[in-house]
Amino acid sequence: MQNLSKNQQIIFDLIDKSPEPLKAYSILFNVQKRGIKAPLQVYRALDKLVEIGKIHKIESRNAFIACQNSSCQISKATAFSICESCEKVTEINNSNLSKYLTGFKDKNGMKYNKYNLEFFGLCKKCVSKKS
Amino acid sequence: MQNLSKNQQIIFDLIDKSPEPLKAYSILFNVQKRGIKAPLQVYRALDKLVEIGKIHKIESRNAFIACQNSSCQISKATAFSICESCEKVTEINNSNLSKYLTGFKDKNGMKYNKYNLEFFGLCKKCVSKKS
DNA sequence: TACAAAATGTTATATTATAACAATTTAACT
DNA sequence: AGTTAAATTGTTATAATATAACATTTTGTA
Ligand SMILES: [Zn+2]
Ligand SMILES: [Zn+2]
Ligand SMILES: [Zn+2]
Ligand SMILES: [Zn+2]
Repeated sequence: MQNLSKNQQIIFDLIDKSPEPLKAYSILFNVQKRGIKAPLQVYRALDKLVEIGKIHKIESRNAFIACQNSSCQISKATAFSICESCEKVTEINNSNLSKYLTGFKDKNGMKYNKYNLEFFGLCKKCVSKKS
Repeated sequence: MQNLSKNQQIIFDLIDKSPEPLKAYSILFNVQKRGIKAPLQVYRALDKLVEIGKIHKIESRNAFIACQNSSCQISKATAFSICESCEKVTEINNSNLSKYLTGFKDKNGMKYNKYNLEFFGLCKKCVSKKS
């Protein structure tokens, strides 16, 4: 478990304390006062943080959240729930699900080493608002 | 089952006959000879085609493929296998998987009405190349 | 200290996607 | 056929997301 570099730490801290997924340019804006001035500095840190599993990219939103699953140090099996109304994103930590998907074999014989799953719906809060 | 408009048909035909996912600007380039000149014309057709389930967006690639599953008219339960070497993408049609995921309930009580799953690995061809 | 790997800094540019507004076509209803 | 609303199209401009290329600095390690 390596330590984070300066830029990586700054950007991880920001994402980790955010209650919602952050987009790259929103991150850039927020860390400019800390000396990170260019998009590439942000993207490089994001790439590394994703690679080591400290954050995940929510592909459908082009946004990043801190890993909420302590055992998920390498991002090879990720699942999220996304509220289509308030955009709240939660990482799903369900061993039944991860076992099922990790063991899944398609009929084409391809063996998978990674997956990403995104569920969409309405969170409890938003469901009750609409009823 | 509505008919497609002119632009929608042109763009669907292109995607449908492509052996690989197509990106929006690659589509634009390819349909310019047919009178579609602006990105927005492409994106609007793509949006509609996704909405009615004729094509799917591969989120991790920002690319689009025709639905390979005749029963998948509304894109609410999609799963794909993606080769990380040759980038071949296949839509997975597995009733066991779709049943499992459609019925999946998280402990937070959120009920999902849609999901997208992307598996990554090496296709048979690419596995044998490397061995 | 010397070396290699990783990280940083910087400018420019590529790629993906939407805003805003006007005009035209299509479909449904008198 | 005439009226109307919805969907689609056309067009220009711009926003948002992401990478290329190159030089320099820092870090870990022999
Ligand atoms: Zn995680
Ligand atoms: Zn919500
Ligand atoms: Zn499909
Ligand atoms: Zn392959």
